[in-house]
Amino acid sequence: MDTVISKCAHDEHRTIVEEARASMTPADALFELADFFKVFSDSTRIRIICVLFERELNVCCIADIVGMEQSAVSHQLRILRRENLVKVRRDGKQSYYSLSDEHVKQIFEMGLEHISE
Amino acid sequence: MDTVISKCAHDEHRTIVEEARASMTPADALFELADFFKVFSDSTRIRIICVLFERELNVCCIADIVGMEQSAVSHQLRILRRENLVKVRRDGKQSYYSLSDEHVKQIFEMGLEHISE
DNA sequence: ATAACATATGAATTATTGTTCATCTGTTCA
DNA sequence: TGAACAGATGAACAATAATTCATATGTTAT
Repeated sequence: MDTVISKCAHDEHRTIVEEARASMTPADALFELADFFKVFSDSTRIRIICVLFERELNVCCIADIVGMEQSAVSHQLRILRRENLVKVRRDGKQSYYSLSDEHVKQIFEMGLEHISE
Repeated sequence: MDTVISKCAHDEHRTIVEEARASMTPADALFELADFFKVFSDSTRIRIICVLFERELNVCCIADIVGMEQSAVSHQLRILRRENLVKVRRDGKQSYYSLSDEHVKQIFEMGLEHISE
C-alpha cells in the first residue's frame, strides 16, 4: 500500500526523509540560489567584479586588466548584467560598467574570509 | 619602447589599467574564491547543504530527499568534503554527513537574501 | 566464510558553460 | 557620408563539470 520511498533498510528512514522534505527550503528557491552563486563561480567574472570595486570601467579597460579578449569580457558582462550585479552607463562610444549592489561586496568578502580560514 | 598594453585609444587607459592591476586582490586568491563559490553553484550540492542544516544524515537519506541516485550524491559529497564544508562520521555501514562550518549558513542566507530583493 | 548492505570511486557519457571568431550595431570625427 | 573605433552578439568550438554505470571497499549478520 505504502509507496516505496527507498531501498534503505532502517526504520527511521521514511520518517526522516518525509520530515526533511517538509521543512526544506522550496526547491525552486534553491535552484535560483545555485544560479546566483554560479555567477561568482567563474574566475573571469570574479576578477571583473573585483576590479569594479575600485571604480567604474569601460569594457576595453576591463579586458586589459583581466587579460582577456573584449568579446569574452562582453559575454561575461552580459551575465553579470542579467543577474543585476552590474549596471552600464553609455558615454559616447564607451560603455562604463559599475557594481549595482553593495550586497555583492559582502558576499565577496565573506567568501574571502572563508578561504583564508 | 613602451610595451603596448592595449589598442584602446584614450590617454587615461594605460594609467587606469596599471593602477587597477596594482591595487587588485592577487589573482590566485580570486581563482580560489571562484572555486569556493563553484561549490554552491550546483543545485544538487545546494540542496544537500540545505538539508544538512537541519540534522546530520546518511547518504541513503540524502539521496532520497534530493531525489538523486546514491552514486551522484556520493560524488557531490566528495566535493563538499574536499572543500571542508561537510564532515563525515562512520557508524557501521553508514556514513553520516553534517556541516562542518557555521560560515556556510551565513553565505547561504546572504545568497537567499539577495535573490529575494 | 559468505551473503547482504551502504558507500565510494574510476571511466564513459552527457550536459553545461566559457571562449573564440566573424560580424553587426551604434557612435564619433574628419 | 564614410572611416575608425567601442562594444554586443550568434554560432562554432573547446573546456569543464555532472551523472550514470559497473564495480570495488568496508561493515554487519548469519
